[in-house]
Amino acid sequence: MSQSLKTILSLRELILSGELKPGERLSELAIVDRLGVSRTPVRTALLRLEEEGLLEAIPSGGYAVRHFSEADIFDAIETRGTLEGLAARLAAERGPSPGQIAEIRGCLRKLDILVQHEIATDTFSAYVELNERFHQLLVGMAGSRVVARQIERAVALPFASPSAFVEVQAVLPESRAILLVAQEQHRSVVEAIERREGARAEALMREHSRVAHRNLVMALEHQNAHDLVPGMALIRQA
Amino acid sequence: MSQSLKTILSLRELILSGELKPGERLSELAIVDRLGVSRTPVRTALLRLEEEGLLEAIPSGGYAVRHFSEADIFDAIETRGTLEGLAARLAAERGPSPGQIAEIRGCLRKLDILVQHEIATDTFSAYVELNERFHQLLVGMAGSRVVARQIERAVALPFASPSAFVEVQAVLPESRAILLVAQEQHRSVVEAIERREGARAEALMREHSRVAHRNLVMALEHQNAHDLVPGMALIRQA
DNA sequence: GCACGACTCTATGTATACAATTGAGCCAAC
DNA sequence: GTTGGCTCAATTGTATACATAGAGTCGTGC
Repeated sequence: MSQSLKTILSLRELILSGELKPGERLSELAIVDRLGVSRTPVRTALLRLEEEGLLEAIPSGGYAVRHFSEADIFDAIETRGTLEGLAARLAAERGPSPGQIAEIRGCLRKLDILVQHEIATDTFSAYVELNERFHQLLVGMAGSRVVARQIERAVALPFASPSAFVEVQAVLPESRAILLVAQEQHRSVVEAIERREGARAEALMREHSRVAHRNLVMALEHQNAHDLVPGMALIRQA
Repeated sequence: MSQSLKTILSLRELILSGELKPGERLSELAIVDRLGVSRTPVRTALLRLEEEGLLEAIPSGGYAVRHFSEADIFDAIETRGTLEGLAARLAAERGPSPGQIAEIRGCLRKLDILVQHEIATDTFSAYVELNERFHQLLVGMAGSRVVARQIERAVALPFASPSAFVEVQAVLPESRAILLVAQEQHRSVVEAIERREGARAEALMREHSRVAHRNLVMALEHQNAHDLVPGMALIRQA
């Protein structure tokens, strides 16, 4: 592994874990001392993490850990939903290949099996993985590099990812109901795409992202769910 | 001006002008020789231009000039329209401040005056400027850092900008009609936002972006319009 | 004659020395 | 007492030397 990649991963971990606090300025030399790499890969990592949205550039030079409000998270989820809605509509309008349809149907079936049973802690990671895969396949079905790239950027923020708040559900009583609703939306959007119903596919993906809105609100209410949200350390209460 | 910024601007110019051809690999040392800066700012510039979408990383290291198909441009415009639609909807739902409304109305009025008369070559730059300003104000009215940032990235591609194809209109007979339609859309979207009509505002901004679609098609048909499109050198015919 | 391997050369990845700018702290003058 | 400016330190911006990996070519062996 390259030193740059190592630095990116280490810094990201430090930021998301809250060890580096929002607003805190990052000195290149301090990182050099901490991680044992030279300034060059550190600079590369800082550039990348700023692009990713975890850091913000200070006008006079250097970077600080970015902080987010509850509204920012809401908007990030809404943005992802909007772009995934665009992807779903394009997929419906353009008509994906039989191979792509078979693939996403297979993914849907595996999710069905998982959701049928009560989901335990150990099967949750399997759910997260399949859920991510579903969203990736859907984006792929739009058949557009440009759209895919834009969505990649939108989900780079840890709490904007399709699976960001899934783990929160594990500790909530409404867990099972939410999963069933989400899975129904998965099924419906695939159906809409197959039938070339663009508007329906778009509306469904938008609404689907709002499951995350709801989970966010619940996570903020339940103190014991806080730790389960990735990047919760970056959230500053208004 | 910093060496990094100088390098970014120079490289961008070289790419957009077509001096560096799509698919061409960029050697750091070659750029050093060409621009007279050291490798460090060159590396910074390459990272930034990759983020911007003008370059793509080569798996084995280094960067190459990215090339785009007509479909890529279409998708980039559609993506911008979708995100600007989101911004317009949020602006309508949240209700912008009186100051923001006054500002965008002022912008609208200036555009009205400009559009009333036949637009000559020298007033075109004023139109482009006001048009950019209108779009920026609209994004600002959504009141979301996250959405604004995402839109910034979407319009970074030269042909995705709201003003990308405006200059094309200068050489087209339909020019005036298109400008009048675009201005009507500007007016309507502001009205919709003021009335808190979110769905209407969103639909209008989406449709507004499709003016660029039309201009793209016309630009591709008319050979003499080619040079007026920024980044046309990056387009590879399928 | 073809294919495989080794070697060389060139490219990027990394480390570090040096330059320049910003920001803070202190002193002095009004 | 406050404000202005100056100096010094610390941090980022820049240049460059060195390490390393990859690609291309030449030679040899089958």
